[in-house]
Amino acid sequence: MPAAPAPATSTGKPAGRIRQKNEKAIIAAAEVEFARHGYKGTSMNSIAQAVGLPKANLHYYFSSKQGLYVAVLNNILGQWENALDHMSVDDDPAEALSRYIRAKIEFSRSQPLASRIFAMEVISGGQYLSQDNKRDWFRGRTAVIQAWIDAGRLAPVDPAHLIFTLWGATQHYADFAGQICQFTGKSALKKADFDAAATTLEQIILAGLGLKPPARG
Amino acid sequence: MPAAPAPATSTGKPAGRIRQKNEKAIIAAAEVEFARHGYKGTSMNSIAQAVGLPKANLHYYFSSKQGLYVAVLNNILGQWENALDHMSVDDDPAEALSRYIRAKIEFSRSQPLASRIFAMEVISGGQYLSQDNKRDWFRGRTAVIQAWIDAGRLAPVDPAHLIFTLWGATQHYADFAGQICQFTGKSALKKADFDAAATTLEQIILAGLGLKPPARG
DNA sequence: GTCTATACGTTGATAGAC
DNA sequence: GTCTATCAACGTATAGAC
Repeated sequence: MPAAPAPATSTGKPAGRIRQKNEKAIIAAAEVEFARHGYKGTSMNSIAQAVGLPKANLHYYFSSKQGLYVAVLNNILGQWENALDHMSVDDDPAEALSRYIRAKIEFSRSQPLASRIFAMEVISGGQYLSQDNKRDWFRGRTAVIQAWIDAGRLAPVDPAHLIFTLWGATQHYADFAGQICQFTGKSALKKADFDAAATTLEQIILAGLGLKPPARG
Repeated sequence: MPAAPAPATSTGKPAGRIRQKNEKAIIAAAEVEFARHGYKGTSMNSIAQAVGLPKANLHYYFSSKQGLYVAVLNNILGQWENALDHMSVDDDPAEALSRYIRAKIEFSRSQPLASRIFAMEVISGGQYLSQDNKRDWFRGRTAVIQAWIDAGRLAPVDPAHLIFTLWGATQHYADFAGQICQFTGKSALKKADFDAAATTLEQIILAGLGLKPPARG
């Protein structure tokens, strides 16, 4: 009886210990470089130097620069799905929206590189993002909000634009952190700054939708 | 008595009719290319082809690729200052904020390329943006909002984060237009979509700040 | 699996005739 | 002012010894 096949990696090749470790290290280094210089602006050479390997090794683990970039993008999307989006019709609107805002701001704080790569990719046309079932996912979100409105639990607003408002406002703290620092004179945004952002945004959005803020522990 | 010197151009050279016309055409073509492919991803060759000139001519009018890029950025910033930011303490808060939201959304609609170039530049570190007196400008904006709050004309929120919320939410409709289209299944955002966005955002923000929407003609 | 050397294309920029 | 021809540098990717 043959052994079960090893789990496939992003390159489709079987995953030994060494391969797994090196792929992870390369993706991590690539994420930093892509976030700072964009896809075109990043060279395989700079990634190789950052991870401490000859650049030929990168081509051994990832067939091409584009393949490595797509692996980085998929890695980001995986983190996204784990961290967000657990709103359901049965939830209390105020509490669910508050949780969403805080989770998204926390993501901007803890994973700013991921947010920036994703932003640049979308701005550049998103040709490397698989669109899969994104539309269904979006329809599900708007349906939840619309159900709240229909039940009189939320002021009547356009659900799609509410989502885009939340998205844009929270994403801003990752993508434009540099500009925010310049404007406010800070050298870097700290946890307290993100907490203040979440609190202000929660305050405005909830009041704007006719909701009272949930009790918090 | 000597004639008045010709107005200086972005290259610092005197401006003849031909030069003025060609520089304008080159900047316009460069804006399209930079918005789609980023700074590094854009080649002088592609800009030259788009504007219908040999690429050597681009180097005749702009000393370098970087010089052309900075000229494009400055051109964008000029448009920005003309279109926005006329809030004053004497204004009615609801009306001033409503005007700001609609002007910013309208800018996302009419000048999406400018918004995208600016966004990518900020995400990439903003090394080509002169920071000038940006901090003073920002302090002025927050001061106006704080004055409204102190006078009891606005719910007490953090002025800085209110500005960032407005910024992020409105900018989103330019930078992430592609993603919005994918999610909503539209092929392109039309004026009605931007109007709906502005209306929803105005509704949420004003209610969120304890304001009633101003009468509109 | 690892690494050196190298092939080959593209890029930004310039020289110099017109 | 305009344009063709060209250069040097850097990019991705691969060949092949270890």
